[in-house]
Amino acid sequence: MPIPGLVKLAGPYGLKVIGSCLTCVMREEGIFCRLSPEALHELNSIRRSSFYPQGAVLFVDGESPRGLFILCSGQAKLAASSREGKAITLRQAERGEVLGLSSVIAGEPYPVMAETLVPCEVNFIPGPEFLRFIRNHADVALRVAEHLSMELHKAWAQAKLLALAPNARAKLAQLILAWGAGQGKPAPEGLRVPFNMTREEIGENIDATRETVTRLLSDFRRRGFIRIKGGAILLLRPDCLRTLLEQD
Amino acid sequence: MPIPGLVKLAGPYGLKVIGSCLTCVMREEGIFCRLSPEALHELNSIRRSSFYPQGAVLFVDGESPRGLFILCSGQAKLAASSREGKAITLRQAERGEVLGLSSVIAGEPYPVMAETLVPCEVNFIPGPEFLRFIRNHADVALRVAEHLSMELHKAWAQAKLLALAPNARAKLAQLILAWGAGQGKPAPEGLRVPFNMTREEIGENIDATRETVTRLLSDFRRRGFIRIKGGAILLLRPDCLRTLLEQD
DNA sequence: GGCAATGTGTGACCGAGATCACAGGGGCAA
DNA sequence: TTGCCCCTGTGATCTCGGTCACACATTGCC
Repeated sequence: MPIPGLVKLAGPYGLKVIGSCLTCVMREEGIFCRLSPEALHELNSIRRSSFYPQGAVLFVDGESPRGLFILCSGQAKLAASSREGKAITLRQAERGEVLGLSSVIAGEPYPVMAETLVPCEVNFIPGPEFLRFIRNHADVALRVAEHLSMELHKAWAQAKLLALAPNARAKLAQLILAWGAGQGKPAPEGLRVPFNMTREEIGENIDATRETVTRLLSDFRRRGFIRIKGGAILLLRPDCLRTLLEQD
Repeated sequence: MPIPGLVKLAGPYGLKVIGSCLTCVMREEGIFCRLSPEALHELNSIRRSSFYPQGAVLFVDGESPRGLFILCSGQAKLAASSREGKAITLRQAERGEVLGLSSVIAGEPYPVMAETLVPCEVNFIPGPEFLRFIRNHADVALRVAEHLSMELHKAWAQAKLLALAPNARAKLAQLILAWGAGQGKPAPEGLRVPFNMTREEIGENIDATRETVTRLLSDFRRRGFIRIKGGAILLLRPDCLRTLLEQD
């Protein structure tokens, strides 16, 4: 039986539990984390913490907006799919980001679906309570606007990636370079990026099939631009990848 | 010589001048129009009205965010282009919408460029003044969040249109249906939609070339789905267009 | 009038990438 | 071990739509 008030250290799926917004280590990074003490207290009181395994669906396309989801730890993707089964991922969300925010604000159905990519700790906030919260705290509304601006810019970046790139090779190069810029760590031979997506998932990011992703990655490897070794991808020649972005 | 305080009725480019937020006929529709009287007064004092001809560029991709532009009348497009000259329009903005808002909020360069499609009356608000304004008026921040949510949903819809449609035919059908839903007026034979884009501009909306747009429109016309007569397009069989969305 | 600029229609060709088919190969549980 | 499932690699083929080329219409301007 859990002792009330005591924060457990090991949660489901082997996650380290964060538990409270007040003691969260993420407080520097997350958009909703840097708030005034009162706002943070109120936020902490209306949030409901839960844990999801990999592959859990937080909400689906077309569902009316129950509320929003704060990704305290883990990763998730926002995706859409056509009726014929073609799927595309519109954005990857990292910890600290908020999912479903725009739908709650606009009062419209979620336009995309959200799915966890790894085990995640998620805080759920019901829509009506969040709207009440935001109306009471002017600083929160501005934070919300900032987060939505970031989301909008990422959405446009994705649309530009999809439509403006001359071919699939450029799209894949750009994706890999973005990984490098985002989470790459310097290594003796180049940038090292953790890498655990399947070719199919990569394809859903750049609107290409599994087979072409396979062929292009082999091509990059053959040309010495990258090296792939279980769980990580090594960017040996980011400069060469960059030249692929524009040339046909 | 203009008489001070007297609102002119005919402006440049044959536009009817709106002139003041307080007397604007748009006050029902625009996001920034339904505000408290004090907020509206302050907004009216920091805005600067100007008029642009067709094809004027309000800001370009990569420019640091001087401020935001309220589209009082007219239409504009948000577009991006690659260095090789390929262009794509990401969104059409109608009167009442705000351009550049997300960049001012986020303090990041405009990620797209904005260009007027017809002569427009535009209110410019410098970024710093707008940020001061928004911090003083909690209700405005919420409006901003609502507008950004709308923009985000439209951006995702555009990305889905581009990536999920099985072919160019489906993309064009979807675009035409969207026109019909947005600004179509019932006519004896079907929905009548004003239509003054070139095939090339249509192509930039659906990521296709001028030639394929020509071929597809001819195809739709031959099959009796639409009729095109100078300045308007008549949707004769929207149901048939809808069947094209999914089938290959 | 001529003439340039711009938008449109159409055919011929071709190439990137989707699709289909099949062969490994690694992890995992029974 | 066997079997199953999922991921991966690779060849053969097909097809949509891009590219090129050219004819024609319309408009506006000198």
